[in-house]
Amino acid sequence: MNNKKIPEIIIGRLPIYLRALQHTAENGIKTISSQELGELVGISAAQIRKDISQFGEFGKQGTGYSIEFLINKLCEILKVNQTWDVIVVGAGDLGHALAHYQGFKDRGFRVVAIFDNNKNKVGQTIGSFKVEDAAEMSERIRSLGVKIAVMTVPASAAQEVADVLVQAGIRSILNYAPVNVNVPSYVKVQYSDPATNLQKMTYYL
Amino acid sequence: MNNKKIPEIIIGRLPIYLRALQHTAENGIKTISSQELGELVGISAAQIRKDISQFGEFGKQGTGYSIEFLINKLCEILKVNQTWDVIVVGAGDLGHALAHYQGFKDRGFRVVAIFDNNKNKVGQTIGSFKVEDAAEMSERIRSLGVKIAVMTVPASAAQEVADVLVQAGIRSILNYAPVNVNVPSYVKVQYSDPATNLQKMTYYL
DNA sequence: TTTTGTTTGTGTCAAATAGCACAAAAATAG
DNA sequence: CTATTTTTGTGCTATTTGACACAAACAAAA
Repeated sequence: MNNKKIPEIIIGRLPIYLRALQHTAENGIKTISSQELGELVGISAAQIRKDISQFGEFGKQGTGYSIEFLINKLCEILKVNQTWDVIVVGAGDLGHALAHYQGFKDRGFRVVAIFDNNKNKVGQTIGSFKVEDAAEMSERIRSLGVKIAVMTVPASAAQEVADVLVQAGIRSILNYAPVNVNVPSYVKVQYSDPATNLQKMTYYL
Repeated sequence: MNNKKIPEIIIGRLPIYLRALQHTAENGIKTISSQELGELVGISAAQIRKDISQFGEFGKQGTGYSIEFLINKLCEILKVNQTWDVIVVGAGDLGHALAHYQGFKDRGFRVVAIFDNNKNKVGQTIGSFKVEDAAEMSERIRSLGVKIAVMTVPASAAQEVADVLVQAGIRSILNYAPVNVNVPSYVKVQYSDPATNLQKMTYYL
């Protein structure tokens, strides 16, 4: 096991491995080689071995990796061997969709509240919860102890919302708004603007 | 202007620059320096200059870049100086949300159809269009000449759907399904699984 | 037991990416 | 007109990332 800092690019690949492993595990397979995993995720076997070896010697020569063991290790490393509470900010269509997205379950996340500043939306029922007033968001985040937020707000509101989130103790933001936000270095932001994602591909058309 | 192949990592940053520039242009500002743009997007000025210079000498010493000019150039490079038709596959919550996502407008994209294989959903109205039968998807893609698809289908269906899309002529896929898909090298896939995006951040909590 | 085959973990090298720094160009000020 | 300031484009260098290849470990077969 290596104690030096792990590059972010490696951390970013671990969820991909984890996803493929969990999928494979459902088919009752017990072990997997770096070669096989590589074919599943489109990454070279050597790359996968090196990535995994940053955290320990989890494989066995001649056999490969125990899928169950590796899943446990990856969950532990990524801290998803627990369920994280998540809030959604912005009760538009995308916010609605993410608020009752079934894919968070079993992947370590659970949406606990959704907020909007539009008084017409506040109080509306979305699945099992009601849209809460954004004005009370900060207090709610603190009392719930939430560390993760999903932002589905207009670009014009994103920075202001991000500031409130950070102030309230949020440490990870998944941002669907089409704008960069400025946050302290201890807060992570993942950008997921649909239009930007499409624009990354049109160059190749 | 450099004629050698542009690395994908640079292409991936261009939409970020474009987005910030368009936002800045709305405030009536005419020129911007690499320094200023860098602060907006959180990327070093040198990096931005080098990225942009791959495509030509668009700036002017002492002044910076004409925002309007640079926007036009970036749109041209990214081929978003036109509107691309897009289809959405999977009429779940996420499919719904993306089908009438307003953010595609003015960014080079327009959703023209949404498909699902669930007979109960087929025929339902979503915004201005009806959910179409996935069985007719291939034919519709061909007759519409669509090159870009957004997939919001269950993991179990993703590979099968991707195969149909590729067969029908789709060249870019924005994939929200939590699974890797295998496509020929001439087809681009961008992954945007919400849970995976969150898992990339929990390591740092 | 011995041999053959498989697969990991990692040292070494190669390639890709990013940072630095500065000449040259343009703008501005004196 | 000259000096100063600003800012680009880029050559050079450093760092990061990825590929290769192989000894060592283990499994399986003979």
